[in-house]
Amino acid sequence: MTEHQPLPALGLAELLLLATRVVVERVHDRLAAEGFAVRPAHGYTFQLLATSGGASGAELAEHLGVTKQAAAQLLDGLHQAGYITRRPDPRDHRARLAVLTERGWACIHAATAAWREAETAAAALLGADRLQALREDLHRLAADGGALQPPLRLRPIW
Amino acid sequence: MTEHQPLPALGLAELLLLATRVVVERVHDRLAAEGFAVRPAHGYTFQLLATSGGASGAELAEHLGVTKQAAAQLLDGLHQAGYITRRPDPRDHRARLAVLTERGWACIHAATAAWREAETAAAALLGADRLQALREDLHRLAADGGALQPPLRLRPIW
DNA sequence: TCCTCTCGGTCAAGGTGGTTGACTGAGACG
DNA sequence: CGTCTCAGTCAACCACCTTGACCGAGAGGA
Repeated sequence: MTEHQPLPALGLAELLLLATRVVVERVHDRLAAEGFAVRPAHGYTFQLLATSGGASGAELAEHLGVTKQAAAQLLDGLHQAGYITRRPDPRDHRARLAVLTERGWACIHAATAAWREAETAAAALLGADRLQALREDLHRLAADGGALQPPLRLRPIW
Repeated sequence: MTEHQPLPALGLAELLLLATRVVVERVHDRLAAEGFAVRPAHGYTFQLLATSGGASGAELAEHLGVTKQAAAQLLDGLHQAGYITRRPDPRDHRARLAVLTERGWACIHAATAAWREAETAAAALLGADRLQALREDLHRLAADGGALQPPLRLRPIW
């Protein structure tokens, strides 16, 4: 029989995982309660569409770091849910430009509010200065791992 | 190097996501480099097996919060990779007890080392006191969301 | 001891969300 | 205006999980 040791209870990684889940779940539940059923990839897609004013499937694939097929599937879902429309791309007539609808923007606004609310809750829990320090530390951890480089891909965590 | 950049509106959730990915990826890559190809669910399984001295498929399913079938599949993979053996359970002769092999323990030791190394890196980056504060804050965030209740399930983030 | 019925394990089928590979044809561009 | 790039799509496949149905060893009470 080999040694029988209880492993270190909560490492930094576990704490990060759990805290992340709590915060993200809060936002997700809030949105779901308002009728916006979204997944993480949707958020990254919205972000691209909101800042660029529209994107083709290939651009989204590049942005997310997934295949064109996966991106197309994602856009199909968003289209079906009424968050985007597709129209010819004036820049490249081969492409079909995905553009946010009113409902898409409404979802973004709701998400922004939910986000802000989550931060408010965190500030209430930790205190404003402590939250600021937390943000800085997380930022430095992320930057140290090169996760803040422009592409800012959505990729599975593991 | 530590310039204040106001442009990327990174919310708390994004920062948590990115920082988590960086830390977890570090550990994952380290283990992979040593020949231990593991997934997150494996870690939670190892944790159960190490602290309990062995577990049945049903127990693992309960621990992970997944179906018996998913747990059985997971154990099949671990068995095939040589991390566990299966033997009759003295407590319940219907069950097949999963027990860590030498290689299983080796993986745990490697993971523990990688984990510690990641924490050391974080301490070097942030400073020991700052890291401690970070851990406390994450702990409070997680506890506030009820994520620290005994079951401590592995579940998809969304 | 015996009987019942729980429950551990497993088969089958299905769903989600990704992948690789191959292809088409509009249209970008020299 | 001819060529050849590339956005989009079809098909097949995979990883990982689910629900549903089931079997039968054996746990556990009478």
